[in-house]
Parts: sequence; structure tokens; C-alpha cells
Amino acid sequence: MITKPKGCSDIYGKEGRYFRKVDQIVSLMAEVYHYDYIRTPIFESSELFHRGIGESTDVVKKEMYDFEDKGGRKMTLRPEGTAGVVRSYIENKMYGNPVQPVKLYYSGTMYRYERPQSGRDRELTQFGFELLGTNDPCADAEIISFAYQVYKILGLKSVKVKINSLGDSSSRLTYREKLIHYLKPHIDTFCKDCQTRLLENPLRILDCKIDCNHPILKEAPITLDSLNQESKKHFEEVCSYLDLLKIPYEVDPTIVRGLDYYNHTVFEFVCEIEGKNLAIGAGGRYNGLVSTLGGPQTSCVGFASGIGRVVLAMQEEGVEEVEDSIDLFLFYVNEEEKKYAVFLSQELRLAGYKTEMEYLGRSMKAQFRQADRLKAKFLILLNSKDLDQNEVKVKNNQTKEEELVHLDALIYYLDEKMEENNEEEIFLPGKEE
RNA sequence: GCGGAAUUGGUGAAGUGGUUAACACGCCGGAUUGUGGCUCCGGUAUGCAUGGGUUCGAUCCCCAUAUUUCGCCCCA
Repeated sequence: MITKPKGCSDIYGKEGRYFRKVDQIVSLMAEVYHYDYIRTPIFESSELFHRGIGESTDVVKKEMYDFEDKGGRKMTLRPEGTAGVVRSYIENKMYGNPVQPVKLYYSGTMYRYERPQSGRDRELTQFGFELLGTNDPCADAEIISFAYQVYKILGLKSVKVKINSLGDSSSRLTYREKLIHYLKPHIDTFCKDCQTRLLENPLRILDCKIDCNHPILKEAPITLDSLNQESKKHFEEVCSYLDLLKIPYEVDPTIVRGLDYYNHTVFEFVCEIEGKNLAIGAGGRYNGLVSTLGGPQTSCVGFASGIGRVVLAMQEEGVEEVEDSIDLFLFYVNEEEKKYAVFLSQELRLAGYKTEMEYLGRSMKAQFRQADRLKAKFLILLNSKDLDQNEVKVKNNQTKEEELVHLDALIYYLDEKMEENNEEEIFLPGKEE
């Protein structure tokens, strides 16, 4: 048997309906926030990611999906969405658009070459937004609010926003040195991983799972104290805009983001999944990336979210399933009736009814079972004798009432009955919040 | 890149070094010869991930590979 590639998954059925719902809400919200859709290649030249993400990071060194095409060009399956969007922004000279800033959203698959584990596949689907061409703190706040509202509308109640500021690149460097200097004398008392992290990735020590309660860390310098005047002001303004928008947030100095291109505002959206606090989305400001990739100095802020994790969170929180049901199921037994079934199914579908019919020539009993399985609201029973009179039997599958209806009046009849049916549904007890 | 655990029909799974691999659900058919969801009866696997090895004999023991899953590093 041919199996799917390692670390990939087939998304269909119930899970597929959740995925589709996320995409629908994202594109709906993108319209009102006025973010334009962008679709960039799924692979790009490797250099884009190497330069954008930072040559020395583990991500680039061992976790990218690199390959050579037949022309010997080095290519990489995109590990994230921002680099491609920024490349397109520069290549298409969007910085010259009459409408500024440029606001874009995307949704698509990303790839990482690593050992799969819980919540981390090699192929994953992400959506994201980018706001390019402004350094105004209200842009940071807009991105955060946009993301927050998407989650809310999807029905997630426990999402928390955590924000922090790394400052500009010089504050970032000073902070790093300050932290190393502070931790160095005590490093023997930390776990093995943290000891290697000290020089490689000191900021990560702050959210180490083992040492996060280490007494030395309580007094450790935090990024916010190393900010220069300007960075500090930027962060304060972001916070005050968030207050204005009534977005509940929490300042968390341990939010550090791994990629080189972040500066100033960084944030994460956290949800509780299976008892663990997991990030379902994250982002931040990246004022340096456009120029690093060869464009003009451009201030940007963006956000991305893994749909797989969002769906997990929705299921965890019991967000109501998008129900898969149909309006009509057409029954038939003989060939003449089958022709009517085929013909009528087209007519009814064009009239807007979700219609199914028997395909396998099964017994009446099996057709009833099938109709129930599909949660059909009405059953249409085609019987040669009735058809001779141009009539069909329509059975309400909830009340079991059955009526003979003339073919010419069928759609009119269904319109009326469906409406009654829907009204009843609305007044079902226990449905309201 | 490193480590642990797993892999038996459509599904959930039991099980054993020795001719026919439990049980349940599902599915299909029949009783009810074209109105069901209950009941009863019957049917339902190129058979135990793949490739090697040990053995008279392997689904079972050993090795390798693949995939799944859980961790580590790292996190987009």
C-alpha cells in the first residue's frame, strides 16, 4: 500500500469541515478589516529563507525542506508565510502602490523537515496577515485585534494574548549581553540544555520547561528594561491602543520568538489544549526584513496561526460541530424510477436543495438507513404508480408524515415545508446560549 | 539530528511457535417478495506493516526498513 509521506496528514470529514470553517471566517474577517488575498509559491529559492530567517538558527540549519530542481537550483518548501509575502512585496514594488499601507492575508501549507510529534507535522496549514509600510503602534494593535476577533468568532473562549517588546535591534543586542552576563555565574545550577543555551540562545532559558521556576530567573533582567526611549514609547502606545480596543492582554517578558527578523512588539495567542498551554498563533513587528531582502526600509507587522492547532482548540473547547446533513434523499427501485431520480436530483439541486439519491441499487431498507445516516430532512419516494400520475411521495423524516405531491408543485411544496421545518428548529429548547 | 512505545479485516480489538485467527460494531442480504431505524437468521480478510533471518514449522522469537505515536533539541 502506498502511504502518505511521513508527518503529513489527510484532512477530511469532520476535521475537514472545521478547517473549512476556519478558512471561511478568516476570509470573511479579512474583508472587513480590508486585507487583500495573496497567494505565493509553495517553494521559493532557498536563499530567501536563509537570509530572512537567519543563517545560524536551527530552523535553517536542520529543519528546512530543501531540494534541488532539475536545473540545479536550490529550492526550499516554504517554512512560513512571511518571507514569501515580503519577497512578493519587493518584487512587485508594492511599496509604490498608491494605497498605503499594504495589507495582505494568506492561507496555505507550510513545511518543516523534522521528526513529527504531538501537534507538529511536516506539512501544516497556516493563515496569516501582514501589514506592510507603517510603524504606527496602532498597526500593531490592529493586527492583534484582527487575530483576536478571528479566534473569538470561531468560538474560542480561552484564548489569551501575551505580548512583549524586544525593542529595536540595538536594544536586543544589549539585552542579550546583559542576560548572559547575569546568568553566567549561576549557570552550573541550571539544566544541561540551558547550559548549552547560554551562548547559543540565551533568551530561551527564560521559558525553559525545567528551569522556569529557578530562583535566579526571578531577578533576571527583562527585555522591557533594556528598551531605549523610542522603543519604550512604541510599546506603551501599542498597549494603550489595545486597552482602547478592549483586547485583554498580558505582558509576558518570556515571549521571545525565535526568528531573527522580529523587533519591537512580539505576541502569542495561547490556548489550553489537553492540559497544556499551546500557542495557536503568533507574530510581531519586523521592521528590518524588507531591507534585509533587498527592498527599501519598510516597517511591517504580521501574524500567523496554525490551523491544525486552532481546530484542536475548537474541538477541545467543544465548539459546535459544523453539521453535515442534507435536505432530500431520493428513493427508487426500478430503472424507470431511477431516471426520475437522476433527473429530479439535478432540478432540486439547482433549486438550492442539498440533495442525495441512491446510487447502489440497494433494498428499500438499506436506502432508509442511508437516508438516516445522511440526516436527510425529507425523503422523496419515487414509485412507478405515482409517477404515472406525475406525483411523488414526500415524507418528512422527523414527523414521518407523508404526502403525494404533483411534480409541478414539488419545489413550491418543499419551499413551504422547509420553512416550517426551520421555524420549528429555532424554537427547540436548549438551543439558546 | 537523538531517544521510548506501537503496527492483527471497513472499525474497535482478543490471541497463539503447530492443521479452520475470538468477540463486538459496521456493512450487505433475507425473514417483512417496494416504507426503515427493534428483533432474529445468513453473508462479509489476496489474513496478523514490509523485507530478511532463526526453526521441521513464524502472526508470535531476532534483525533491518517503513509508518504511527510520545518525548528531547528547536520552534516558523
